[in-house]
Amino acid sequence: MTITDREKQVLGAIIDYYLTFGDTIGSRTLVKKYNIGFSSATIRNVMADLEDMGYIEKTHTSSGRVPTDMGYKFYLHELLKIEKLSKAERDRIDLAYERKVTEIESVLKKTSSLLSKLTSYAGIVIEPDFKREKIKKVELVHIDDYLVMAVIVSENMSVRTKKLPLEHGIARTELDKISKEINEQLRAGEVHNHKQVEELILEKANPLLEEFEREIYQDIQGNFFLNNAASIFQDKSVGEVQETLEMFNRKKGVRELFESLVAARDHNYGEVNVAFGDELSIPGLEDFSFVYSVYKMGASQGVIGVIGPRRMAYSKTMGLVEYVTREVNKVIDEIEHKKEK
Amino acid sequence: MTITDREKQVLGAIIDYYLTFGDTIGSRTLVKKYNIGFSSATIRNVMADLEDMGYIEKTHTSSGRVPTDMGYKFYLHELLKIEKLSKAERDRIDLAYERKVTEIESVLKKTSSLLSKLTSYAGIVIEPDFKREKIKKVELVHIDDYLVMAVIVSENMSVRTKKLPLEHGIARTELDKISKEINEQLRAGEVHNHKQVEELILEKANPLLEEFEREIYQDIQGNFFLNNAASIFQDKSVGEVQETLEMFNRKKGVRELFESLVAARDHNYGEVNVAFGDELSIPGLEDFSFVYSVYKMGASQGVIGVIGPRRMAYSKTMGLVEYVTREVNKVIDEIEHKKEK
DNA sequence: ATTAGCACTCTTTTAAAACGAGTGCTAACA
DNA sequence: TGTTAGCACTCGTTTTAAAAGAGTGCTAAT
Repeated sequence: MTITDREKQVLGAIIDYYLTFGDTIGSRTLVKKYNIGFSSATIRNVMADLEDMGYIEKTHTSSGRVPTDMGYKFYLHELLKIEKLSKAERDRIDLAYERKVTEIESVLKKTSSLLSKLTSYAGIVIEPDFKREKIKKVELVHIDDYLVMAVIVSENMSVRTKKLPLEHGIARTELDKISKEINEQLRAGEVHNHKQVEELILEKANPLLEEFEREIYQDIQGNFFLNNAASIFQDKSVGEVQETLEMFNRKKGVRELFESLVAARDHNYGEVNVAFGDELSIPGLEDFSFVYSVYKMGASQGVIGVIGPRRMAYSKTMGLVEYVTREVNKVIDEIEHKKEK
Repeated sequence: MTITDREKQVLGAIIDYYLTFGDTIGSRTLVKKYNIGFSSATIRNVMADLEDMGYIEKTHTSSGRVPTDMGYKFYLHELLKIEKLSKAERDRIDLAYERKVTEIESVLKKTSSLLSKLTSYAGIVIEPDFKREKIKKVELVHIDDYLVMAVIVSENMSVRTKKLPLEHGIARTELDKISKEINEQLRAGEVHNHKQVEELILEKANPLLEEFEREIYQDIQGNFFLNNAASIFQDKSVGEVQETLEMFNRKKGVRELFESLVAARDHNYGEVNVAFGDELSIPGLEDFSFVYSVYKMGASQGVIGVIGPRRMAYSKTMGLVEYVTREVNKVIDEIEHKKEK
């Protein structure tokens, strides 16, 4: 049951109309607005066929048609052409990345902000999993005998801080010693990742650290940068989106959700994807669409994308995400090379 | 033009009704629901008088009455009795502060959270102005040659961190030297507050620090802790409150606004106040009410309060804020005493 | 001083009618 | 045989009208 060119044309028109006005369209209007060389009656027949095939649907008996998820997907994969950015747009983006940056975090933060500004939707950038990153060094800063601030620096220059209240006091000299020992082991390559450092600190400083186990493990995790989230919820009430926003605020869970999304498909680096409907299983985001691509950094990977309404300028947005991801990859490469030399 | 007891009674009833149902009430209903020993016609006359005096108003020609801001204020100052908390409630609060804490920040954070939980409104606690606090010590942590993390500890154990990107590299030993010098001057009592330390770092490390001036001054400022802000905006749309929430998120400006509020009146420590209407000049918060009290800490002062709808259980809320403030002051005293010995 | 009574006002609710955009089907047409 | 005009029918939205409710202010009587 293959779809004919005429059917494609009609489906395209229905989706175009839906994307623009968010509304159903009937045969008569469709014929008038999109210069189809046939009468409304003919188009009615075509529409009936498209409906049978599951690409479009009615909202009630005598309404016009809107695309179904299936129709939408067909559109995204078969009909849509990703729009290349104009020179001016590319320049604007290039400019944003021009200023030299030494640490990855600012780049990602900036990227998120850039995406949200350029699309007026929510930009989200997920850091590569920090826990998997190699730890470069750990500084334990002595605030007073009962409070330590751990500054953890990973290979990619991400820096995390965490206040650690102590059960029993510790003198500065003692703390410095522990700090030095840990860093020696790091330098010697005996320990690498976050998990190991954590265990090490536990071993060294225990039973000094109160609640250490629970706290450090939960808080110091791969971060993500979300910009302009409010934009996409514009006309929903605060009560409705409270739960979703809280989830984003807690930062907990979001990572997992996006990661499982990414894991669910084969992703080529740099390729732009769209997830929506049942694929985007984040509570409160069912009505939205996620345009994203996966970038790599060292051993792990992150996500760059835009969360916007289901009806969005996909062609444009996808082109943007594609280009921005390419830029970010370039910058990351630069940082990594600089590190090597 | 003094107000009679009967008028007080009627005004009280109108406000009570408004507080509960948020609606106008007419003479007939008022007589029935609040057993006033007079007929509706009499009450109509009383109401007309109250309206003349400016305590109540109509929403349209033939509606019932609601209190005006003036009526509300009269109620708060003259009619309302602050409700003492029950033993159970006091116990619950005491419990929250029982666990020993060494640093002020957690106490304030907890207080904000506690207030929001107990009232189901937004709890807000503003730290004493950090910039005015004495700095105890500064640690400059060497991340790499181009990135320094400043850890600034104030007398009250507040800890601020700030990443400082460097224009030109600096070696670890060099940085340690600067760090040591600064701390020596701190210990010697040559420099005290934030502003001075800032200038000192500038002098020592300039022109190393890029954008230092702008950044540190803006970011490292007295913080505030806001909990459950979404609750009060429940049924407004995200678009409407976006600006307000952004203001809170930027953290910029909020302090000033609340400070000017506090400065505008004489406040006795521990006394509970209510601000609303033209007194609460924070954009987006016009329709809300702020129940708060001022606490002191060292030389500066902070605010503990609840932002809730104008129609709230004032009696209860004020009792709560009063009690919680007392508890916080106790804890602060403990921390300060501990420091001295 | 209080109160019953009444004409009047303004908002909210309910009901009915009219409108508009669309559909599916049938019969005619090139 | 694919295309089209025509028409009865549907269903959501808008408009209009009427009715109901809750109150008020004023007057005259208690």
